[in-house]
Amino acid sequence: MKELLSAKYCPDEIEARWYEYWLNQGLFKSKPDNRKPYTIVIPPPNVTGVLHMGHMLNNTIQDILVRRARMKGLNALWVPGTDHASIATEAKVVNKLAQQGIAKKDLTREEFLGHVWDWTKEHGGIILKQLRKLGASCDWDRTAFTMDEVRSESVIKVFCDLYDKGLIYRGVRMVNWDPKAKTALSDEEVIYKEHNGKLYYLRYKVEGDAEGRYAVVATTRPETIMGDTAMCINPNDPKNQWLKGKKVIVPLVGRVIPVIEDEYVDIEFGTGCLKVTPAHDVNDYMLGEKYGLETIDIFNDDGTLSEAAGLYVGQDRFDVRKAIEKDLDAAGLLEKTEDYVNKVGFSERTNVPIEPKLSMQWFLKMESLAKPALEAVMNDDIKFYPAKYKNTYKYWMENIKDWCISRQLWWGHRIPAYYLPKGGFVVAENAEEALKKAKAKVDYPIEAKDLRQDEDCLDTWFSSWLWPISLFDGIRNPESEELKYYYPTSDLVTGPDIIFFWVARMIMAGYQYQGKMPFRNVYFTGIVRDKLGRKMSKQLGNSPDPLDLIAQYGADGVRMGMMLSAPAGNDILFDEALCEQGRNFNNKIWNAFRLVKGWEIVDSEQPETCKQAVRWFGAKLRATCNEVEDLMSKYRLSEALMAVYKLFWDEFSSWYLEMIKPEYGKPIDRATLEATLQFFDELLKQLHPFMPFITEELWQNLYERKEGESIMIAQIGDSSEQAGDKAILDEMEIVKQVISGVRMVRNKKNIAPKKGLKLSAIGSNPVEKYSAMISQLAYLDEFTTSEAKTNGTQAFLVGTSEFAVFIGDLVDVTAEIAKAEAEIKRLEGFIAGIRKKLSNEKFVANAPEAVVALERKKESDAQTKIAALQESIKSLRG
RNA sequence: GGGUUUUUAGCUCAGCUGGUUUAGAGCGUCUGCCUUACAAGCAGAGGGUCGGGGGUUCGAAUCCCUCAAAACCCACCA
Repeated sequence: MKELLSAKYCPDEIEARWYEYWLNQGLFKSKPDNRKPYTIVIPPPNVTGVLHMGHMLNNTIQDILVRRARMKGLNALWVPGTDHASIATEAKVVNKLAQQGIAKKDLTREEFLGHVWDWTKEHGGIILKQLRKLGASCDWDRTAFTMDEVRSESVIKVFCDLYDKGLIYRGVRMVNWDPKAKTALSDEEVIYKEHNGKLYYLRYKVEGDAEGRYAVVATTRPETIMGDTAMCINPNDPKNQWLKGKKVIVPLVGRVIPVIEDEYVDIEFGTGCLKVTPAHDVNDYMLGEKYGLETIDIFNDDGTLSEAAGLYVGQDRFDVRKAIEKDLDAAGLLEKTEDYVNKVGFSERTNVPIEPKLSMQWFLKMESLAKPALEAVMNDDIKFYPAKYKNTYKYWMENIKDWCISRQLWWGHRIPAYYLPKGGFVVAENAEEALKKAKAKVDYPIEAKDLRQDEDCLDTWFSSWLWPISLFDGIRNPESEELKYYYPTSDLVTGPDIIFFWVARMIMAGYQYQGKMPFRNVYFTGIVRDKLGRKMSKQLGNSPDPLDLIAQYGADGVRMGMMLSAPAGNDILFDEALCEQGRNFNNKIWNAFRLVKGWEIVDSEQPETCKQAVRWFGAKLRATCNEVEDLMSKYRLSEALMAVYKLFWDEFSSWYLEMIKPEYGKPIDRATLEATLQFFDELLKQLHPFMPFITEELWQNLYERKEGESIMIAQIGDSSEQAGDKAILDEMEIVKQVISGVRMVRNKKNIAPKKGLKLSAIGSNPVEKYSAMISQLAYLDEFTTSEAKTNGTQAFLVGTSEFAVFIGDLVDVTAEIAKAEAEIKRLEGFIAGIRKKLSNEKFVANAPEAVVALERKKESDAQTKIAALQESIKSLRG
């Protein structure tokens, strides 16, 4: 035996070394050639983010797909990059500056952006570095950023183009206002959560009512009464008929407002009276428009009360809610309060309650964009895995609303609209162009300094929706060779939570700007949860640090841990035990390698057993490779991994290697060793996409390799079924069962594993030609065929064939008889069931012949077994 | 309030258009083994009647209805 490697696989040094090698050899790089392309664009993580378990899952999947594509002869490209994430990043920097005592409002736009760029350069790309630890095979030379030059220019160009097409407009609308970030948000950025609040019943005095009566209004937001400009009742509400045509007085405020009538009001809710605050509620706004009501905006941008409120000016909206409750109560204007659960919208980014607010924003008309994008998915030009998300997608696309694309932020792509000194604006790609357009538009002299660019930025997703095109510079340069080659991309791997934010919009942009889909398949991953099913979160502290996990189990171990329980679209319940399983598997592979490479070679004739084993494992390998290919084509990655796992561990290690293993210290014949090395080579290739590092390490040491060679670019071979594969696979299953049968007898009777035994096939021996192999693996001294069983044997059945092990007086006659009788009873019940079926004329008449024939075979097999068992009982009683 | 999905061994899941021996896998469990590749291992075993009920059918985990539980998505109910 040659020198031994360590009995355990140690990943750390190996992983770093091979990743370096792959980089140095340029193996992640791709450029267009005459091969078929395979392309993935990364869902760009936040530029200042750090790796979490969701990224691990998502990027492991992408890496598996891209590595396998590479090994199948495709020109595989995985493009990495990061997203500027305007709200999140700006919020982080604002906080950081605040800690240093710097307020954003005291900085100029340029100064502030200087701080954000510094922050971005300092923290940016950490996450991409972390991805390398995972083994991600991205073409790093192509690393892009949504705010780099190419992407920025693309965004502006698209904005101008859509504006010119009349798809972008500016207008005052009710938008979702984030008072912390002080910006508008799109509907998708609002998360509704249950909120335990109160329902306040407020008294609105009826003007001029002789009896001094009140109209009572139920509201969850008493602090908005300063903005009330009407009260609304349902004209069909019998209990409020008396209010028709009246005016009421807003409590505390004293403003007189009309009572209007609209069927929108729910008669059953509260008192049937609704306060109308057009500036601060979407529905009230709708009523306001309909009845021409005044709008009073009582809030400042930060959620404090404005001068317009008249009362509580400068106080925060939630403080005011408490204060006004007290004051109303003191004034006798609060009838009662009730506990009440309602849904409140929260900002996705800052997690503060959003405030519906009227403001001037930019919008993109979506209807025409949505049409081709909806069709593409519904007719499966673009396939979703799992397909259930087609429904979700369809519903959203059919009810799509215009997209609010402006954000009151500085960090992002500044809206290329330039306001003219005397009103109006022009939209242009840059200031120069803007000036030209402005000069053409107005009849007064105008200079560059007279133009004022819009202060706002574009929604981050307005850059990400172009990602599959802009990565290949296809917006600025639609004829780009790169674009033509790599676009449409192949697979997109992302979470279902951003199906509207991102996936749907990329599809729309794809058809708008390329007339083609951006990707052919979308694989939706699940959410990574802990093993109790809870979402991983910082608050709960239940999210492991991915880099710690890698340090502990190795990248390959963690990748496998993630993949073992990650069917597409299902949430994955992450358990470190799975990483442990992954690590153990690495170790198994490692040790199999140690065994195989430890043998000395001799040029002797190949033993029959080895010939048979090689023949069989070749067939098994081909069959499993085909199975894996099938599973991969259906994106059933965890099942594909499991198939290879079992192939390596059970079939290759536990069966094949035991079959060919020479006695301790003895050499192996050349033919067998060479076949085994080739099997190992193929196994490593099948495993490589899942576990890139260990497979490279072992592949490099399996044979002499030249500098520059790598398993990464080794090609997965042909695994077409060969003549006779099926037969030998079937035969070997019987062989295995015979061996297991003998081992079971040993176990039951406490016979040492290597104590020689005598086995005899009763009647005939279906596996006679494998006698040597069976004898070797079952440690038999003798394997014969005999007419009938003799005393002192323990029998077992494989199919309908019976085998008997000689164990002398170890036989427990009573127990054996009882066992045989129980089995006979079971079989009799089984036969009874079959006979019932077979005697049913309708069954025989209707069921396909094959099914009927099968039932007959079951019946006769069971009878054969019963006969054998009865024979056994007889001989036991002897 | 709508919509989608899920409910199969202790756990996590397969089981596609109903019919290859009264259901499979991995992990865990139990038993026996430190057998010179691997105790992060080897050999073997036990374990569910397919959420409940009803129906269709010669035949259902698989189709239909219903009830129950859970998850997610969408929606302006103050």
